Amino acid sequence: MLDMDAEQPRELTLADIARMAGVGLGTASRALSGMPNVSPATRKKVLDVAKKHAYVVSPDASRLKKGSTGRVAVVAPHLSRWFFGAILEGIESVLRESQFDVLLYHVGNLEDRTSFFERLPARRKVDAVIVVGFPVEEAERRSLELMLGVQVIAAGGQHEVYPHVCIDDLKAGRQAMGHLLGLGHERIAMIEAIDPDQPRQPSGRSRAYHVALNDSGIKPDPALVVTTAWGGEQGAAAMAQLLSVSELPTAVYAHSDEVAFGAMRTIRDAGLRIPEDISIIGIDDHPHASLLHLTTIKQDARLQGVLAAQMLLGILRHEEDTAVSVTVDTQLVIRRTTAAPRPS
Amino acid sequence: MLDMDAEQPRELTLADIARMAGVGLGTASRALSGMPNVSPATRKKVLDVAKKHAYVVSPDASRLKKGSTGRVAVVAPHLSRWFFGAILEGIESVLRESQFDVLLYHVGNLEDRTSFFERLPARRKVDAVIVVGFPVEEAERRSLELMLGVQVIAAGGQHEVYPHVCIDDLKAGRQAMGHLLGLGHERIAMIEAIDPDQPRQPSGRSRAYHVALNDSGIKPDPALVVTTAWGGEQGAAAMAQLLSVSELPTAVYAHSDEVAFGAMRTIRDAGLRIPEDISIIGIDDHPHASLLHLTTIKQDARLQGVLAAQMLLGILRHEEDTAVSVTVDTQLVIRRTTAAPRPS
DNA sequence: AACGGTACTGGAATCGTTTCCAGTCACAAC
DNA sequence: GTTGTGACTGGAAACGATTCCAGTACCGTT
Repeated sequence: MLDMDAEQPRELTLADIARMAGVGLGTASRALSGMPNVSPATRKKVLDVAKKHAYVVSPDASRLKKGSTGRVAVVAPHLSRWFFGAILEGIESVLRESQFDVLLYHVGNLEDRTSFFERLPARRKVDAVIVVGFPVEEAERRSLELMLGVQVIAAGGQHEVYPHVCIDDLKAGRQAMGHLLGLGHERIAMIEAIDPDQPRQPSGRSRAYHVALNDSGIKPDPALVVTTAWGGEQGAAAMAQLLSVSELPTAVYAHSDEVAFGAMRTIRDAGLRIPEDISIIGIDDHPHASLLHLTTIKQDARLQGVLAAQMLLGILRHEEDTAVSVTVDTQLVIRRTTAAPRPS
Repeated sequence: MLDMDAEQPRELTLADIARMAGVGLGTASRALSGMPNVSPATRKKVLDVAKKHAYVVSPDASRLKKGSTGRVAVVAPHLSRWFFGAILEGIESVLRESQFDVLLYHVGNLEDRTSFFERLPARRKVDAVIVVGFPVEEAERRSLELMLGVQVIAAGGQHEVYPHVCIDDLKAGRQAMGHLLGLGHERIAMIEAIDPDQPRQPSGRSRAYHVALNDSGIKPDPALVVTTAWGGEQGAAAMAQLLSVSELPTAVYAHSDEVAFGAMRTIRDAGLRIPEDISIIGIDDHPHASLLHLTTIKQDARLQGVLAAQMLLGILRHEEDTAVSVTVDTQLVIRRTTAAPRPS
């Protein structure tokens, strides 16, 4: 009886390499992993054989024995939005350079999120978890503790418990409000963005609004604050609501550029001009902000990812001098959507 | 001598569970992995103990024995751009549901890309590779073959060799051109986008331009075609070049919405109106397109990711009826940036 | 020539699973 | 009371690496 199945080519094992190089298993392992106590000649022999057959060690076997996984889980609530993508790019680039693999977990809605923390799909698969852009709740923290020996850090979101890299939201908001107030605006609206799938947190960007108004002795008008989900269309709808108040605002402070983009459409569709009739400012410096001449508070998302990953490496390597709380600066970028209010 | 180190809590092993449940190793394994031939009572006992101690099997050990990794590598040239992020979301959601882990590899520039294909960091770590949004060259294909038994598929980019999910670029381009031609435009410019880090491929979106003009009996003017990198600022610069030709185009066909956004800024900054002086159309239906009232050809990026992942699952499960070439439809979305040319 | 030391080397034991194989047990059939 | 059957079970042998331990060979000393 002929066997019909062609012999499936098999990945080589360390034993194969050792045999072909005419050395023992231990020696082959040491030669390949760069340990001392291998004579140069032997090492070369092993490396040559390995290279010739394009051999690489089986990471799973290696990790089973060694204990550490060489992987990091990155958990993010959005992937298609600039801020998250940029952070992810930053994280990935430094981890890849250090030979870590990135396991991606998207927790878009509440259901995803609950399931992630309940089932912990990354359990026993990673050395660390980087949480991108959302606060981890108390119950979720306890759940994460089941992942023994796993470091947790946060990127792009303030966090009291875990090491983190973020911007100072309060400061960014004050920069924005300061700019508007400095131009002479007094009737300033805020489009407050929240994540509807997440527990309501008092955000620094919102606090900045109230603090700034208060510092300027301006009495806040509740009708000028509308709350909506992040996103352009949401911003547009929120702006429509703002345009329905009896006395229009002369300026709008939006929690993010994308929200501001939407608001800009509504303003212009209503026949009003920017900045002559209404000024508007965002936060982010999204790549499209410059295309729309939007004045904004710039934050470097990629950098936050890079710094977070570097922080993580420092922690994993037990480097004593690793900072565990890094704040990335933000800058006011003045373009053409803000100007002094018209003299009334 | 007291030992100073606190006993580090250890992950439980299957042996621990088996002992605590009072069963043998094999039985515990069978009970946990849902195999038959375990009495209901025994199974319950094991599962209860496992749940009580929050035990999960070590994936690395399990995979070492079983052979399959349960992981898929996703390779993408950009993460912070909408199209790639959306595809990634789609891929991740279906893979996660099927208990696959996603290993993310970002190959931003040529150097990253070369290094990825030379060093194959995903080697022996995944069951499949999904290439997102770029064509794989011949040499790279050969390199991928070193990953024995690994399925390769492509998402969001046409591909002759691997199973793939994509839109029909030629058709999308013709839809765009058809719209402009139908409005009566004859002097149509094209902003052709390419990836400077990648080998020049004749793109369907470009071919559509020439074919459409030819079909309409319009003689193409080489001065009306400019080539640039993808991106808003690049689109803006390209448009500036187009505005410098002696006889202005009455319409612009941009290879993508982001490029169109940039072009729109340039047009308006030059004091021209859209669509009265110049019409413009893009491709993508980027979330911001509606905010800018941009007429465009809509493609569903997330869907492409979903379909690609489903295709991959079908292939991995050896389902006979798995399609290996899926084309996702595109639709013309008319907004306010296109209109008939002014009567001259 | 015996000895100690250095510099390598080979192989066994191990990591935590899965899977296979040889039982064990209860029960029905003869 | 055997015997056969089927349902379950326990434990050994993998999987492919790393690491430890016990050698071996060779060198320079005495």
